[in-house]
Amino acid sequence: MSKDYSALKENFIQKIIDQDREDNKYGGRVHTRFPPEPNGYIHIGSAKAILINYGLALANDGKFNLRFDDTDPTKEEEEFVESIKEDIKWLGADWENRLFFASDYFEQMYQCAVQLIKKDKAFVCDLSQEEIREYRGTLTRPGQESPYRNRSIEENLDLFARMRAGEFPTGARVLRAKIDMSSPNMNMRDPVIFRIQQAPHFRTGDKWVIYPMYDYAHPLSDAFEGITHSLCSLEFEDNRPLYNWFLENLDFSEPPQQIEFARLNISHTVMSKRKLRRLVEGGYVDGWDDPRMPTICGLRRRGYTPEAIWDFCDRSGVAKTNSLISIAQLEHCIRQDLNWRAPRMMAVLKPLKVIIENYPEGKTEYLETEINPEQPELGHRSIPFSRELYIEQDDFREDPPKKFFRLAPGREIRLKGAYYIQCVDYKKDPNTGEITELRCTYDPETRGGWSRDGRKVKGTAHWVSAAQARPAEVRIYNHLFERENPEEEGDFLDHLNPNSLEILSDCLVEPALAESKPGDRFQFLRKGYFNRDPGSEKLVFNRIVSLRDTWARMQKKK
RNA sequence: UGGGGUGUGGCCAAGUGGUAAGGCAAAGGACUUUGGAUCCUUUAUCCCAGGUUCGAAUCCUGGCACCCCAGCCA
Repeated sequence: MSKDYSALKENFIQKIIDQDREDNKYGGRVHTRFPPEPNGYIHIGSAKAILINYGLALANDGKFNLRFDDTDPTKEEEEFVESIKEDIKWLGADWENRLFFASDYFEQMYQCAVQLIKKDKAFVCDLSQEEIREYRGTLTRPGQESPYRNRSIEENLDLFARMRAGEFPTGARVLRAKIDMSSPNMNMRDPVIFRIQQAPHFRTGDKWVIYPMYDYAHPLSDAFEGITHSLCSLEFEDNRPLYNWFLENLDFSEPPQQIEFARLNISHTVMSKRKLRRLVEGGYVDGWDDPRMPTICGLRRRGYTPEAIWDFCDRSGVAKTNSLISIAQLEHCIRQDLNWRAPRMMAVLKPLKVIIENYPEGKTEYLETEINPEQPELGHRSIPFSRELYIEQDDFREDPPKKFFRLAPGREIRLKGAYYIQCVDYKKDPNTGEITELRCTYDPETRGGWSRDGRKVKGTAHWVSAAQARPAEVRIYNHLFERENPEEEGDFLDHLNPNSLEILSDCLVEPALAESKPGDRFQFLRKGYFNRDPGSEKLVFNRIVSLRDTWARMQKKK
């Protein structure tokens, strides 16, 4: 099943596009872009932005660009452009041959700034950073005009050229737009366009010592690329008048339009790069690709599929309301995807030895069981059965509560794909009270798990044959934060879930799993979906997500 | 106390004057060689208060709540 990336749920941006096409705006063209800053790893929130931009382009016969917004040389690195490209490719968005960098436009941006100066729309300001802040005023008080605001055009041109030539140190002067210091919109109070930064850029080297600001670089980059619909998140709403101001004053004929939508927030995790960085640098997780991280590389290592991520992003909708989507929604998407695609396997996470007393010693037989009941055409696999087995500790109770359908003294259950077994005795550690071994009998008439006399059995357990089972490590991942919204109160780190990772090192898995490859995904019967950890030599499986567990839920309620 | 946004069930989200889609979660039931999957069933008058209208979540007026903005970050 391949995902149709162009089948986006209806949303308000598509409606704007519909209207634009009806009006023949942009000649009916639709051209979007994803503009990451290469200063970190992208996360599932970015994936949603990618889905919307790419999906809207596909759905409207349009084009989609990838453009790195690399206008701050002090924060950006080549390493990040590679990882971001890799993640976007993995997600399945295709920018074809349209990979761009804002830094490719530095010269054009410079020339546009010269135009603004010539139109008396920009000036070089010598105020210090602190002074600029003071002159800017406050939210409720208008700002004051810079004393340098009325320099002559000639002087501005000269100074700006010398800024570019490197005559002044970092921070000495800036180029500012000449707009309105009393605007109620802070962004319009003569914003900075270019600043001096005597620092090498990872792509342009030391060619430039002045760098454009986002507010200036973004609309121009969009315009240069012929972007029609420039989508961004809500916090840029106040920047839109400025976005438009630059395009108007530079006389672009078909200016792109900025449209804002709410960014994605998911419960029990954090999404800002700053916070993710703190998690990594503080050692709270094992790197950017820790399977608990909401980064794309983290989700990939965890075992998430691109299809499930797309599905989730699409279901969460495109709107303007700030929202916090339940992580259960994400988990639902991956369960649904993996239910039909993941082969079934048996793995005993917390083994309890079972001896089948009436089964011949030294005998091994091979039984058949389905690879995936959702896809019967895949056929069967064979699994070894013998006198000595392991089942899950949880599947036996010395003193079973009501509605417990599993093994208990005297009870009979089915071993999946094998036989009915009945517990006739058990051994217990006298000191700890721990059950150490079960003695059972099997009914040879129930081979395959069917009884001839039609007697029913309530429970079916997964199991593994002792001699052929392979040892493995299983890592159980849980929500990274205990709180639904970790940023709601105090420091988000205070709400970390101490049990977000539980390592089970004595697991026993069916032998076929030894042949699995890193990254392979399986359903471990009755336990959940797991993927072979790509970063480990040994047999290590990450739990992607548990199965829905109504028994556990019933227990919890009590 | 300035400006920009947003308010529909526990969480998302359609709806744009004609009598509240859908998904997730939750609950009940059926079925089941995964207590999985599947299948039924159940759950809101739309932030509040007025007003217009035969009729309003949708229009008007006035409130209230929450989010964003004072980087030479994006």
